[in-house]
Amino acid sequence: MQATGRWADDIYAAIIERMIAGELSPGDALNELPLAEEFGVSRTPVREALQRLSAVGLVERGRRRAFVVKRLDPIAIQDLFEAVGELAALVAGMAALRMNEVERQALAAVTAAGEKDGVDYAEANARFHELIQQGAHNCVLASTIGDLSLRTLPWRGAQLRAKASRVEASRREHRAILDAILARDSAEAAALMRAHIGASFVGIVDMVRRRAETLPLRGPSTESPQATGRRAEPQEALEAGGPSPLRQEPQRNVF
Amino acid sequence: MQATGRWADDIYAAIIERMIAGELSPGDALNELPLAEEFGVSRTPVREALQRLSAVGLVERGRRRAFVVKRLDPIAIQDLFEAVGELAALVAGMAALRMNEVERQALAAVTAAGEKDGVDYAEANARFHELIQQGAHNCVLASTIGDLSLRTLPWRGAQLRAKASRVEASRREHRAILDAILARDSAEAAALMRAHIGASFVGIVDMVRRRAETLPLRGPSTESPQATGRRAEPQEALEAGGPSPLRQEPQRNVF
DNA sequence: TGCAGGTGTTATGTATACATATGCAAGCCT
DNA sequence: AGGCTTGCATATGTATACATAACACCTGCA
Repeated sequence: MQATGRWADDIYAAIIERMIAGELSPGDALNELPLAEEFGVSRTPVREALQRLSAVGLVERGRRRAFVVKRLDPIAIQDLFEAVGELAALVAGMAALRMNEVERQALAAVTAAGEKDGVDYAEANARFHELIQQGAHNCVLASTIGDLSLRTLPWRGAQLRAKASRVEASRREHRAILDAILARDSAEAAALMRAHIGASFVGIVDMVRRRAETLPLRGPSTESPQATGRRAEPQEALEAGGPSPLRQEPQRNVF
Repeated sequence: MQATGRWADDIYAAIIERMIAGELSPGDALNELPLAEEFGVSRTPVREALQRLSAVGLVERGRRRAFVVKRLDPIAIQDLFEAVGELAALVAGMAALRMNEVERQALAAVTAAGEKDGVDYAEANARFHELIQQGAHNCVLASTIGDLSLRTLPWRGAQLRAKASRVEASRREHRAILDAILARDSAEAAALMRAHIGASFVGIVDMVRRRAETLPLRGPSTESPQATGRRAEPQEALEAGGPSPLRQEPQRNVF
Protein backbone atom coordinates (compact mmCIF):
# COMPACT_ATOMS: atom_id res chain seq x y z
CA MET A 1 0.00 0.00 0.00
CA GLN A 2 2.75 2.42 0.91
CA ALA A 3 6.46 2.60 0.35
CA THR A 4 7.90 2.42 3.82
CA GLY A 5 6.18 -0.36 5.68
CA ARG A 6 6.34 -0.22 9.45
CA TRP A 7 3.60 2.05 10.64
CA ALA A 8 4.25 0.71 14.09
CA ASP A 9 7.19 3.06 14.63
CA ASP A 10 5.10 6.05 13.67
CA ILE A 11 2.21 5.06 15.92
CA TYR A 12 4.62 4.44 18.77
CA ALA A 13 6.08 7.90 18.32
CA ALA A 14 2.66 9.49 17.88
CA ILE A 15 1.37 8.09 21.16
CA ILE A 16 4.46 9.29 22.99
CA GLU A 17 4.01 12.73 21.50
CA ARG A 18 0.46 12.79 22.75
CA MET A 19 1.75 12.06 26.21
CA ILE A 20 4.20 14.92 25.87
CA ALA A 21 1.44 17.20 24.69
CA GLY A 22 -0.70 16.21 27.64
CA GLU A 23 -3.44 14.76 25.45
CA LEU A 24 -2.99 11.41 27.17
CA SER A 25 -2.93 11.28 30.94
CA PRO A 26 -2.10 8.36 33.21
CA GLY A 27 -5.07 6.04 33.35
CA ASP A 28 -6.40 6.85 29.89
CA ALA A 29 -7.47 3.82 27.90
CA LEU A 30 -5.62 2.91 24.71
CA ASN A 31 -7.97 0.56 22.90
CA GLU A 32 -6.69 -1.01 19.73
CA LEU A 33 -9.62 -0.57 17.40
CA PRO A 34 -10.18 3.17 17.91
CA LEU A 35 -6.47 3.82 17.49
CA ALA A 36 -6.36 1.69 14.37
CA GLU A 37 -9.29 3.56 12.85
CA GLU A 38 -7.84 6.89 13.79
CA PHE A 39 -4.47 6.16 12.21
CA GLY A 40 -6.08 4.45 9.25
CA VAL A 41 -4.30 1.13 9.73
CA SER A 42 -5.25 -2.28 11.02
CA ARG A 43 -4.91 -3.44 14.60
CA THR A 44 -1.65 -5.26 13.96
CA PRO A 45 0.70 -2.26 13.86
CA VAL A 46 -1.21 -0.67 16.71
CA ARG A 47 -0.67 -3.77 18.80
CA GLU A 48 3.03 -3.70 18.10
CA ALA A 49 3.26 -0.07 19.10
CA LEU A 50 1.34 -0.68 22.32
CA GLN A 51 3.49 -3.68 23.17
CA ARG A 52 6.60 -1.59 22.71
CA LEU A 53 5.16 1.15 24.88
CA SER A 54 4.35 -1.48 27.46
CA ALA A 55 7.90 -2.79 27.37
CA VAL A 56 9.30 0.70 27.87
CA GLY A 57 7.01 1.11 30.84
CA LEU A 58 4.84 3.91 29.52
CA VAL A 59 1.75 1.71 29.27
CA GLU A 60 0.32 -1.14 31.30
CA ARG A 61 -2.56 -3.62 31.07
CA GLY A 62 -5.80 -2.58 32.70
CA ARG A 63 -9.31 -3.97 32.68
CA ARG A 64 -10.07 -6.58 30.04
CA ARG A 65 -6.33 -6.74 29.32
CA ALA A 66 -6.68 -3.36 27.65
CA PHE A 67 -3.71 -1.02 27.52
CA VAL A 68 -3.87 2.13 29.61
CA VAL A 69 -1.33 4.88 30.12
CA LYS A 70 0.68 3.76 33.10
CA ARG A 71 -0.51 4.85 36.50
CA LEU A 72 1.97 4.59 39.32
CA ASP A 73 1.28 5.06 42.97
CA PRO A 74 3.12 8.04 44.44
CA ILE A 75 5.76 5.82 46.00
CA ALA A 76 6.63 4.26 42.66
CA ILE A 77 6.76 7.68 41.05
CA GLN A 78 9.18 8.92 43.66
CA ASP A 79 11.21 5.76 43.16
CA LEU A 80 11.32 6.49 39.46
CA PHE A 81 12.50 10.05 39.86
CA GLU A 82 14.99 9.00 42.50
CA ALA A 83 16.33 6.30 40.22
CA VAL A 84 16.87 8.80 37.42
CA GLY A 85 18.69 11.10 39.82
CA GLU A 86 20.87 8.39 41.24
CA LEU A 87 21.83 7.08 37.83
CA ALA A 88 22.57 10.57 36.57
CA ALA A 89 24.73 11.13 39.64
CA LEU A 90 26.54 7.86 39.08
CA VAL A 91 27.21 8.73 35.47
CA ALA A 92 28.35 12.22 36.33
CA GLY A 93 30.82 10.80 38.81
CA MET A 94 32.16 8.41 36.21
CA ALA A 95 32.38 11.19 33.64
CA ALA A 96 34.45 13.29 36.03
CA LEU A 97 37.07 10.55 35.99
CA ARG A 98 36.85 9.38 32.40
CA MET A 99 36.19 12.35 30.13
CA ASN A 100 39.11 13.19 27.89
CA GLU A 101 40.31 16.67 27.15
CA VAL A 102 38.22 17.11 24.01
CA GLU A 103 35.08 16.06 25.82
CA ARG A 104 35.83 18.36 28.75
CA GLN A 105 36.23 21.37 26.51
CA ALA A 106 33.06 20.49 24.62
CA LEU A 107 31.16 20.33 27.89
CA ALA A 108 32.59 23.66 28.97
CA ALA A 109 31.55 25.21 25.68
CA VAL A 110 28.00 23.91 25.93
CA THR A 111 27.71 25.12 29.51
CA ALA A 112 28.85 28.58 28.47
CA ALA A 113 26.43 28.60 25.55
CA GLY A 114 23.56 27.81 27.89
CA GLU A 115 24.35 30.87 29.96
CA LYS A 116 23.71 33.21 27.06
CA ASP A 117 20.16 34.45 26.78
CA GLY A 118 19.79 34.17 23.04
CA VAL A 119 19.91 30.42 22.67
CA ASP A 120 17.21 27.88 23.40
CA TYR A 121 17.98 26.71 26.90
CA ALA A 122 16.21 23.38 26.49
CA GLU A 123 18.58 22.60 23.65
CA ALA A 124 21.70 23.56 25.60
CA ASN A 125 20.40 21.67 28.62
CA ALA A 126 19.87 18.52 26.60
CA ARG A 127 23.35 18.78 25.09
CA PHE A 128 24.89 19.29 28.53
CA HIS A 129 23.41 16.10 29.94
CA GLU A 130 24.06 14.20 26.73
CA LEU A 131 27.75 15.08 26.81
CA ILE A 132 28.06 13.97 30.40
CA GLN A 133 26.40 10.66 29.62
CA GLN A 134 28.76 10.14 26.70
CA GLY A 135 31.66 11.15 28.89
CA ALA A 136 31.04 8.25 31.25
CA HIS A 137 31.98 5.93 28.36
CA ASN A 138 29.31 3.38 29.15
CA CYS A 139 26.60 3.14 26.53
CA VAL A 140 24.48 0.79 28.62
CA LEU A 141 24.24 3.19 31.52
CA ALA A 142 23.50 6.04 29.13
CA SER A 143 20.65 4.20 27.45
CA THR A 144 19.32 3.05 30.83
CA ILE A 145 19.05 6.65 31.94
CA GLY A 146 17.27 7.40 28.69
CA ASP A 147 14.77 4.62 29.28
CA LEU A 148 14.00 5.66 32.83
CA SER A 149 13.80 9.29 31.88
CA LEU A 150 11.33 8.36 29.17
CA ARG A 151 9.13 6.75 31.77
CA THR A 152 8.86 10.05 33.61
CA LEU A 153 7.15 11.55 30.58
CA PRO A 154 3.49 11.08 31.54
CA TRP A 155 4.05 12.99 34.75
CA ARG A 156 5.87 15.87 33.18
CA GLY A 157 3.13 16.49 30.63
CA ALA A 158 2.64 20.12 29.87
CA GLN A 159 5.31 20.99 32.43
CA LEU A 160 8.00 20.11 29.90
CA ARG A 161 8.83 23.72 29.21
CA ALA A 162 11.08 24.76 32.01
CA LYS A 163 9.89 27.62 34.14
CA ALA A 164 11.93 30.81 33.92
CA SER A 165 12.83 30.80 37.60
CA ARG A 166 14.11 27.28 37.27
CA VAL A 167 16.31 28.19 34.30
CA GLU A 168 18.47 30.55 36.32
CA ALA A 169 19.02 27.98 39.07
CA SER A 170 19.68 25.30 36.48
CA ARG A 171 22.40 27.42 34.90
CA ARG A 172 24.17 27.82 38.24
CA GLU A 173 23.91 24.10 38.93
CA HIS A 174 25.26 23.23 35.50
CA ARG A 175 28.21 25.52 36.08
CA ALA A 176 28.95 23.90 39.43
CA ILE A 177 28.73 20.42 37.92
CA LEU A 178 31.07 21.47 35.14
CA ASP A 179 33.59 22.78 37.64
CA ALA A 180 33.51 19.53 39.58
CA ILE A 181 33.99 17.48 36.42
CA LEU A 182 36.85 19.67 35.21
CA ALA A 183 38.44 19.24 38.65
CA ARG A 184 37.99 15.47 38.29
CA ASP A 185 36.12 15.55 41.61
CA SER A 186 33.95 12.49 41.10
CA ALA A 187 32.10 12.56 44.41
CA GLU A 188 31.34 16.25 44.12
CA ALA A 189 30.09 15.91 40.55
CA ALA A 190 27.82 13.06 41.58
CA ALA A 191 26.43 14.94 44.56
CA LEU A 192 25.80 18.08 42.54
CA MET A 193 24.10 16.15 39.76
CA ARG A 194 21.91 14.34 42.27
CA ALA A 195 20.82 17.66 43.73
CA HIS A 196 20.32 19.13 40.27
CA ILE A 197 17.99 16.37 39.14
CA GLY A 198 16.19 16.42 42.45
CA ALA A 199 15.58 20.14 42.17
CA SER A 200 14.15 19.70 38.70
CA PHE A 201 11.71 17.05 39.83
CA VAL A 202 10.67 18.34 43.22
CA GLY A 203 7.76 20.28 41.82
CA ILE A 204 6.43 17.30 39.92
CA VAL A 205 6.77 14.97 42.87
CA ASP A 206 4.91 17.42 45.05
CA MET A 207 2.16 17.75 42.48
CA VAL A 208 1.79 14.00 42.19
CA ARG A 209 1.64 13.63 45.95
CA ARG A 210 -0.97 16.35 46.33
CA ARG A 211 -3.03 14.88 43.52
CA ALA A 212 -2.86 11.46 45.16
CA GLU A 213 -4.11 12.88 48.44
CA THR A 214 -6.97 14.65 46.76
CA LEU A 215 -8.15 11.70 44.68
CA PRO A 216 -7.90 8.71 47.01
CA LEU A 217 -7.88 5.86 44.54
CA ARG A 218 -8.87 7.30 41.20
CA GLY A 219 -6.65 8.62 38.47
CA PRO A 220 -6.32 12.19 37.31
CA SER A 221 -8.04 11.64 33.98
CA THR A 222 -11.76 11.45 33.38
CA GLU A 223 -12.24 10.61 29.73
CA SER A 224 -10.25 9.32 26.81
CA PRO A 225 -10.11 12.09 24.21
CA GLN A 226 -9.47 9.76 21.30
CA ALA A 227 -11.92 7.95 19.00
CA THR A 228 -12.89 10.63 16.53
CA GLY A 229 -15.27 8.21 14.87
CA ARG A 230 -14.33 8.43 11.23
CA ARG A 231 -11.52 6.59 9.51
CA ALA A 232 -8.60 8.77 8.53
CA GLU A 233 -6.05 8.20 5.83
CA PRO A 234 -2.72 7.12 7.35
CA GLN A 235 -0.77 10.13 6.16
CA GLU A 236 -3.41 12.45 7.50
CA ALA A 237 -3.03 11.32 11.08
CA LEU A 238 0.62 10.42 11.22
CA GLU A 239 2.57 12.85 9.08
CA ALA A 240 0.47 15.90 9.73
CA GLY A 241 3.13 17.67 11.77
CA GLY A 242 6.10 16.72 9.67
CA PRO A 243 8.36 13.75 10.26
CA SER A 244 8.38 12.72 13.86
CA PRO A 245 11.62 13.56 15.66
CA LEU A 246 11.06 10.57 17.90
CA ARG A 247 12.16 8.28 15.11
CA GLN A 248 15.72 9.36 15.71
CA GLU A 249 15.70 10.81 19.22
CA PRO A 250 13.66 8.78 21.68
CA GLN A 251 13.02 11.73 23.92
CA ARG A 252 14.61 14.87 25.20
CA ASN A 253 15.47 15.23 28.85
CA VAL A 254 14.65 18.59 30.35
CA PHE A 255 16.22 18.79 33.76
CA MET B 1 -8.40 -23.85 20.63
CA GLN B 2 -7.03 -23.85 24.14
CA ALA B 3 -8.21 -22.58 27.49
CA THR B 4 -5.57 -20.09 28.49
CA GLY B 5 -4.93 -17.84 25.57
CA ARG B 6 -1.60 -16.05 25.50
CA TRP B 7 0.92 -18.44 24.08
CA ALA B 8 3.18 -15.45 23.69
CA ASP B 9 4.24 -15.57 27.34
CA ASP B 10 5.16 -19.22 27.06
CA ILE B 11 7.15 -18.71 23.88
CA TYR B 12 8.92 -15.74 25.42
CA ALA B 13 9.89 -17.84 28.41
CA ALA B 14 10.83 -20.83 26.26
CA ILE B 15 13.25 -18.78 24.17
CA ILE B 16 14.88 -17.35 27.27
CA GLU B 17 15.25 -20.82 28.70
CA ARG B 18 16.97 -21.91 25.52
CA MET B 19 19.42 -19.09 25.98
CA ILE B 20 20.05 -20.23 29.53
CA ALA B 21 20.53 -23.78 28.35
CA GLY B 22 22.99 -22.61 25.74
CA GLU B 23 20.89 -23.87 22.85
CA LEU B 24 20.75 -20.36 21.46
CA SER B 25 23.95 -18.40 21.10
CA PRO B 26 24.43 -14.75 20.21
CA GLY B 27 23.97 -14.36 16.48
CA ASP B 28 21.57 -17.25 16.04
CA ALA B 29 18.61 -16.45 13.80
CA LEU B 30 15.11 -16.47 15.25
CA ASN B 31 12.84 -16.67 12.23
CA GLU B 32 9.14 -16.45 12.86
CA LEU B 33 7.83 -19.29 10.74
CA PRO B 34 10.11 -22.07 12.03
CA LEU B 35 9.42 -21.04 15.60
CA ALA B 36 5.69 -20.93 14.94
CA GLU B 37 5.73 -24.41 13.45
CA GLU B 38 7.86 -25.75 16.24
CA PHE B 39 5.58 -24.41 18.95
CA GLY B 40 2.49 -25.33 16.97
CA VAL B 41 1.06 -21.81 16.85
CA SER B 42 0.78 -19.11 14.24
CA ARG B 43 3.27 -16.35 13.65
CA THR B 44 1.33 -13.79 15.66
CA PRO B 45 2.22 -14.96 19.19
CA VAL B 46 5.76 -15.66 18.05
CA ARG B 47 6.03 -12.10 16.81
CA GLU B 48 4.82 -10.77 20.14
CA ALA B 49 7.34 -12.88 22.00
CA LEU B 50 10.17 -11.73 19.76
CA GLN B 51 9.15 -8.12 20.09
CA ARG B 52 9.20 -8.44 23.85
CA LEU B 53 12.60 -10.07 23.75
CA SER B 54 13.77 -7.25 21.54
CA ALA B 55 12.47 -4.68 24.00
CA VAL B 56 14.29 -6.38 26.86
CA GLY B 57 17.45 -6.29 24.78
CA LEU B 58 17.97 -10.01 24.39
CA VAL B 59 17.26 -9.94 20.68
CA GLU B 60 17.94 -7.50 17.87
CA ARG B 61 17.06 -7.11 14.20
CA GLY B 62 19.51 -8.55 11.74
CA ARG B 63 19.48 -9.13 8.00
CA ARG B 64 16.11 -8.92 6.30
CA ARG B 65 14.75 -7.41 9.53
CA ALA B 66 14.93 -10.88 11.04
CA PHE B 67 15.39 -11.30 14.75
CA VAL B 68 18.69 -12.70 15.97
CA VAL B 69 19.99 -13.32 19.46
CA LYS B 70 21.73 -10.12 20.38
CA ARG B 71 25.40 -9.85 19.56
CA LEU B 72 27.32 -7.13 21.32
CA ASP B 73 30.82 -6.04 20.56
CA PRO B 74 33.20 -6.66 23.48
CA ILE B 75 33.06 -3.02 24.51
CA ALA B 76 29.29 -3.10 24.84
CA ILE B 77 29.47 -6.33 26.79
CA GLN B 78 31.92 -4.82 29.23
CA ASP B 79 29.66 -1.78 29.48
CA LEU B 80 26.77 -4.08 30.30
CA PHE B 81 28.61 -5.93 33.02
CA GLU B 82 29.99 -2.71 34.41
CA ALA B 83 26.52 -1.21 34.48
CA VAL B 84 25.19 -4.16 36.45
CA GLY B 85 28.04 -3.83 38.90
CA GLU B 86 27.65 -0.10 39.32
CA LEU B 87 23.92 -0.36 39.87
CA ALA B 88 24.35 -3.18 42.34
CA ALA B 89 26.92 -1.08 44.17
CA LEU B 90 24.61 1.91 44.19
CA VAL B 91 21.76 -0.17 45.57
CA ALA B 92 24.00 -1.78 48.19
CA GLY B 93 25.06 1.64 49.37
CA MET B 94 21.46 2.76 49.62
CA ALA B 95 20.53 -0.42 51.44
CA ALA B 96 23.24 0.19 54.02
CA LEU B 97 21.50 3.41 54.96
CA ARG B 98 17.87 2.40 54.56
CA MET B 99 17.40 -1.18 55.69
CA ASN B 100 15.39 -1.50 58.86
CA GLU B 101 16.19 -3.85 61.68
CA VAL B 102 14.01 -6.68 60.41
CA GLU B 103 15.60 -6.51 56.99
CA ARG B 104 19.10 -6.42 58.46
CA GLN B 105 18.50 -9.53 60.52
CA ALA B 106 16.95 -11.31 57.55
CA LEU B 107 20.03 -10.49 55.47
CA ALA B 108 22.31 -11.73 58.23
CA ALA B 109 20.34 -14.96 58.43
CA VAL B 110 20.52 -15.56 54.70
CA THR B 111 24.24 -14.85 54.68
CA ALA B 112 24.79 -17.34 57.46
CA ALA B 113 22.65 -19.93 55.67
CA GLY B 114 24.76 -19.56 52.55
CA GLU B 115 27.88 -20.44 54.53
CA LYS B 116 26.57 -23.87 55.43
CA ASP B 117 27.49 -26.62 53.01
CA GLY B 118 24.17 -28.39 52.94
CA VAL B 119 22.08 -25.76 51.24
CA ASP B 120 21.96 -24.84 47.57
CA TYR B 121 24.31 -21.91 47.30
CA ALA B 122 22.67 -20.51 44.17
CA GLU B 123 19.45 -20.18 46.14
CA ALA B 124 21.09 -18.46 49.09
CA ASN B 125 23.04 -16.23 46.72
CA ALA B 126 19.89 -15.15 44.94
CA ARG B 127 18.14 -14.43 48.24
CA PHE B 128 21.11 -12.38 49.45
CA HIS B 129 21.06 -10.06 46.46
CA GLU B 130 17.30 -9.94 46.44
CA LEU B 131 17.16 -8.81 50.05
CA ILE B 132 19.72 -6.09 49.40
CA GLN B 133 17.74 -4.83 46.43
CA GLN B 134 14.60 -4.75 48.52
CA GLY B 135 16.49 -3.05 51.30
CA ALA B 136 17.27 -0.07 49.10
CA HIS B 137 13.52 0.66 49.06
CA ASN B 138 13.42 1.65 45.43
CA CYS B 139 11.49 -0.75 43.23
CA VAL B 140 12.53 1.01 40.03
CA LEU B 141 16.22 0.55 40.69
CA ALA B 142 15.62 -3.05 41.68
CA SER B 143 13.76 -3.86 38.48
CA THR B 144 16.35 -2.00 36.44
CA ILE B 145 19.06 -4.23 37.84
CA GLY B 146 16.89 -7.21 37.00
CA ASP B 147 16.49 -6.05 33.41
CA LEU B 148 20.19 -5.44 32.90
CA SER B 149 21.11 -8.68 34.57
CA LEU B 150 18.69 -10.46 32.25
CA ARG B 151 20.58 -9.04 29.31
CA THR B 152 23.76 -10.71 30.50
CA LEU B 153 22.09 -14.07 30.05
CA PRO B 154 23.31 -14.99 26.56
CA TRP B 155 26.90 -14.58 27.67
CA ARG B 156 26.58 -16.61 30.79
CA GLY B 157 25.10 -19.59 29.00
CA ALA B 158 26.24 -22.88 30.42
CA GLN B 159 28.45 -21.02 32.87
CA LEU B 160 25.40 -20.35 35.05
CA ARG B 161 26.39 -22.90 37.64
CA ALA B 162 28.95 -21.25 39.82
CA LYS B 163 32.34 -22.88 40.00
CA ALA B 164 33.32 -24.36 43.34
CA SER B 165 36.34 -22.15 43.73
CA ARG B 166 34.19 -19.13 43.14
CA VAL B 167 31.69 -20.18 45.80
CA GLU B 168 34.19 -19.89 48.62
CA ALA B 169 35.27 -16.42 47.54
CA SER B 170 31.66 -15.40 47.06
CA ARG B 171 30.84 -16.40 50.63
CA ARG B 172 33.65 -14.26 52.00
CA GLU B 173 32.53 -11.31 49.88
CA HIS B 174 28.95 -11.72 50.99
CA ARG B 175 30.06 -11.73 54.61
CA ALA B 176 32.08 -8.54 54.10
CA ILE B 177 29.17 -6.83 52.36
CA LEU B 178 26.86 -7.86 55.18
CA ASP B 179 29.25 -6.39 57.75
CA ALA B 180 29.41 -3.09 55.90
CA ILE B 181 25.64 -2.91 55.64
CA LEU B 182 25.16 -3.74 59.30
CA ALA B 183 27.68 -1.01 60.12
CA ARG B 184 25.66 1.38 57.93
CA ASP B 185 28.87 2.05 55.99
CA SER B 186 27.34 3.02 52.66
CA ALA B 187 30.55 3.70 50.76
CA GLU B 188 32.16 0.48 51.94
CA ALA B 189 29.11 -1.59 51.06
CA ALA B 190 29.02 -0.08 47.59
CA ALA B 191 32.72 -0.67 47.00
CA LEU B 192 32.54 -4.26 48.20
CA MET B 193 29.50 -4.99 46.07
CA ARG B 194 31.19 -3.49 43.02
CA ALA B 195 34.19 -5.74 43.56
CA HIS B 196 31.95 -8.73 44.21
CA ILE B 197 30.05 -8.36 40.95
CA GLY B 198 33.23 -7.65 39.07
CA ALA B 199 34.86 -10.80 40.40
CA SER B 200 31.84 -12.84 39.30
CA PHE B 201 31.98 -11.49 35.78
CA VAL B 202 35.70 -11.31 35.15
CA GLY B 203 35.84 -14.80 33.72
CA ILE B 204 33.02 -14.16 31.31
CA VAL B 205 34.43 -10.86 30.16
CA ASP B 206 37.76 -12.50 29.52
CA MET B 207 36.12 -15.28 27.56
CA VAL B 208 34.18 -12.82 25.44
CA ARG B 209 37.29 -10.83 24.73
CA ARG B 210 39.31 -13.90 23.76
CA ARG B 211 36.51 -15.12 21.55
CA ALA B 212 36.32 -11.74 19.86
CA GLU B 213 40.05 -11.81 19.14
CA THR B 214 39.87 -15.30 17.72
CA LEU B 215 36.90 -14.69 15.45
CA PRO B 216 37.52 -11.27 13.92
CA LEU B 217 34.03 -10.31 12.79
CA ARG B 218 31.94 -13.44 12.93
CA GLY B 219 29.80 -14.69 15.76
CA PRO B 220 30.43 -17.72 17.89
CA SER B 221 27.54 -19.70 16.41
CA THR B 222 27.56 -21.53 13.15
CA GLU B 223 24.07 -22.85 12.66
CA SER B 224 20.64 -22.33 14.12
CA PRO B 225 19.69 -25.55 15.87
CA GLN B 226 15.97 -24.92 15.56
CA ALA B 227 13.59 -25.94 12.78
CA THR B 228 12.92 -29.57 13.50
CA GLY B 229 10.80 -29.77 10.40
CA ARG B 230 7.59 -31.29 11.65
CA ARG B 231 4.76 -29.47 13.32
CA ALA B 232 4.44 -30.15 17.03
CA GLU B 233 1.40 -29.86 19.19
CA PRO B 234 1.66 -26.78 21.41
CA GLN B 235 1.66 -28.70 24.67
CA GLU B 236 4.39 -30.95 23.41
CA ALA B 237 6.86 -28.16 22.83
CA LEU B 238 5.92 -25.73 25.56
CA GLU B 239 4.86 -27.67 28.63
CA ALA B 240 7.21 -30.59 28.22
CA GLY B 241 9.38 -29.70 31.19
CA GLY B 242 6.62 -28.66 33.53
CA PRO B 243 5.34 -25.11 34.02
CA SER B 244 7.95 -22.55 33.17
CA PRO B 245 9.39 -20.80 36.23
CA LEU B 246 9.97 -17.73 34.10
CA ARG B 247 6.27 -16.91 34.22
CA GLN B 248 6.72 -15.81 37.81
CA GLU B 249 10.45 -15.17 38.18
CA PRO B 250 11.99 -13.37 35.21
CA GLN B 251 15.41 -14.76 35.90
CA ARG B 252 17.74 -15.64 38.72
CA ASN B 253 20.93 -13.73 39.26
CA VAL B 254 23.93 -15.87 40.03
CA PHE B 255 26.75 -13.64 41.11
C1' DT C 1 35.71 -14.08 -17.32
C1' DG C 2 33.70 -10.45 -14.71
C1' DC C 3 30.02 -7.40 -13.84
C1' DA C 4 25.40 -5.85 -14.00
C1' DG C 5 20.68 -6.32 -14.14
C1' DG C 6 16.69 -8.96 -13.58
C1' DT C 7 14.06 -12.46 -11.53
C1' DG C 8 12.80 -15.74 -8.06
C1' DT C 9 12.53 -17.09 -3.45
C1' DT C 10 11.76 -16.18 1.20
C1' DA C 11 10.70 -13.85 5.35
C1' DT C 12 8.57 -10.01 7.30
C1' DG C 13 4.60 -6.28 7.38
C1' DT C 14 -0.21 -5.73 7.19
C1' DA C 15 -5.10 -6.74 6.89
C1' DT C 16 -8.98 -9.28 8.15
C1' DA C 17 -11.76 -13.00 9.95
C1' DC C 18 -12.65 -15.89 13.73
C1' DA C 19 -12.21 -17.58 18.67
C1' DT C 20 -12.27 -16.41 23.36
C1' DA C 21 -12.45 -14.13 27.67
C1' DT C 22 -14.31 -10.55 30.42
C1' DG C 23 -17.36 -7.10 32.28
C1' DC C 24 -21.97 -5.54 32.60
C1' DA C 25 -26.69 -5.94 32.81
C1' DA C 26 -31.00 -8.00 33.01
C1' DG C 27 -33.82 -11.56 34.52
C1' DC C 28 -34.95 -15.39 37.39
C1' DC C 29 -34.89 -17.89 41.53
C1' DT C 30 -34.81 -17.85 46.47
C1' DA D 1 -36.06 -7.48 47.66
C1' DG D 2 -31.58 -9.24 46.99
C1' DG D 3 -28.23 -12.26 45.15
C1' DC D 4 -26.86 -15.40 41.72
C1' DT D 5 -26.79 -16.86 37.06
C1' DT D 6 -26.93 -16.39 32.37
C1' DG D 7 -26.71 -13.96 28.13
C1' DC D 8 -24.83 -10.31 25.44
C1' DA D 9 -21.65 -6.89 23.98
C1' DT D 10 -17.07 -5.64 23.29
C1' DA D 11 -12.16 -5.90 23.11
C1' DT D 12 -8.32 -8.72 22.91
C1' DG D 13 -5.81 -13.26 21.27
C1' DT D 14 -4.96 -16.00 17.37
C1' DA D 15 -4.95 -17.69 12.67
C1' DT D 16 -4.44 -17.05 7.91
C1' DA D 17 -4.11 -14.75 3.51
C1' DC D 18 -2.02 -11.27 0.92
C1' DA D 19 1.43 -7.46 -0.07
C1' DT D 20 6.04 -6.06 -0.01
C1' DA D 21 10.87 -5.77 0.40
C1' DA D 22 15.35 -7.74 0.36
C1' DC D 23 18.69 -11.02 -0.58
C1' DA D 24 20.58 -14.40 -3.57
C1' DC D 25 21.25 -16.56 -7.64
C1' DC D 26 21.30 -16.80 -12.43
C1' DT D 27 21.82 -15.25 -16.94
C1' DG D 28 23.19 -12.23 -20.55
C1' DC D 29 26.33 -9.02 -22.26
C1' DA D 30 30.73 -6.69 -22.57
